[in-house]
Amino acid sequence: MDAMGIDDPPRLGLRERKKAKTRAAIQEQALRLFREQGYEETSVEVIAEAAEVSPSTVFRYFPTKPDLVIYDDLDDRMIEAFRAQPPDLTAVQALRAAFLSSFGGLAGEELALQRERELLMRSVPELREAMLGEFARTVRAIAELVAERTGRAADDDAVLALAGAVIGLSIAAWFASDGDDWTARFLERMDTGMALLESGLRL
Amino acid sequence: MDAMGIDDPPRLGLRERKKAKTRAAIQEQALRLFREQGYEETSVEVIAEAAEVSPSTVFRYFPTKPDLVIYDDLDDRMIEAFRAQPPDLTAVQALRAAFLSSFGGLAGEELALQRERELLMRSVPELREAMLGEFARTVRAIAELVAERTGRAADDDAVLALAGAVIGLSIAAWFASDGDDWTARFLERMDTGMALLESGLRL
DNA sequence: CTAGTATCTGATATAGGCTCTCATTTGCAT
DNA sequence: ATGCAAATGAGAGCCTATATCAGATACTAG
Repeated sequence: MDAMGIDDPPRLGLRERKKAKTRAAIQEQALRLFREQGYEETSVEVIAEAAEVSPSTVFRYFPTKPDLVIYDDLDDRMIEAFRAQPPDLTAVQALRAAFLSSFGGLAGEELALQRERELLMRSVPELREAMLGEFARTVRAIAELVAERTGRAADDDAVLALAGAVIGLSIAAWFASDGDDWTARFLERMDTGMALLESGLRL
Repeated sequence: MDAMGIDDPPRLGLRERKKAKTRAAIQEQALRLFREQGYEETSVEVIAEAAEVSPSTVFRYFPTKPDLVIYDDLDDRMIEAFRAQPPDLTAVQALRAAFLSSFGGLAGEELALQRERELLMRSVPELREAMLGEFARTVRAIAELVAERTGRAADDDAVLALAGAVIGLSIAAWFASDGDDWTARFLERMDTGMALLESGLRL
């Protein structure tokens, strides 16, 4: 099932796997129902029924309804990719590379899922706001990464400015891009945007 | 009840004034109760009671509970200030000036109200997300203003990057600043951040 | 001044999100 | 196998939010 890390706890029992499975099942059914009959039109009760659990259980795994769509591990992957960048790159360059490698390396299956989530998050106001909340949390994460790399403090003005600007870039690119080639346009906008951040936005 | 305003706008009927009064009363009571006993701890029903209206009426004026705190006209003032900037400034310089003049020119009474709202929006997750939704909407507004000033398209990559970066800056500064001199720190961070946007973020 | 009209208001009913508690079941270790 | 800890299901209950409908209130025309 899973390769054991060196000090990977042997305590990864059946229980944990069952939890992961239940969690995945709930989210999968939720996304399917959202796609088929809309987000607001789908009650948590119906989702629970489809996933063959009780409503209580749904809320135990996903504290709020938006979480059914929002939950994501892309951030973790990007953090990993960022740390893996060679140290001679500037912070912005490392961010660009990390961004491209983590977003570009999406398999077909996974990409379709992302697109589905993206569509929901853009069209349903409630989800849009929840996602922005995630973004805000990400600012801190990026600031810490950049601080770590540059040796500056995490609340340094320039570090914060960079982290904020990158997040803002993604917000703008997220809502501006459109149509079938959304992913491509989004990546493109992010990349050119980050380049502009480094060279200076002189308009 | 109230003396006839001799130079009151003639076409502003009694009905309209009553509406504005009710609206103000509701919001005022809401903010007071939120301050005294917390946001989540205050139900809309209690607010309605304090403002001497029915719960239905509260929701008629403020469609959602967060709206009781979020409503704001600072954006409009900033747009006005931006348009008033001399055309020889760069877009970023004009933004900096507009920002300073609209935020710096807050009266004592108004400033206190803003601080109260700011505190709520930072501490209550629900309000934080609602505010971020406002921010996202603002991206488009800024992009259009910058486009208008520079003669570029509103969906131009650089224009979007600038608008997004500025919003991201404000998100970062909003959550990073802290303590008593919050307003001052916030303004300071925004100003240095925008300067960095123009000169380039080379870390 | 009166009657008619539009709008605002309040009461009620309802749905659905979300929290909490408690009893039961299930996985896990000795 | 047995005791412990965790996960689950069932249900009650609160609150936000919406829709409807009847009654009250301000505007307007005659």
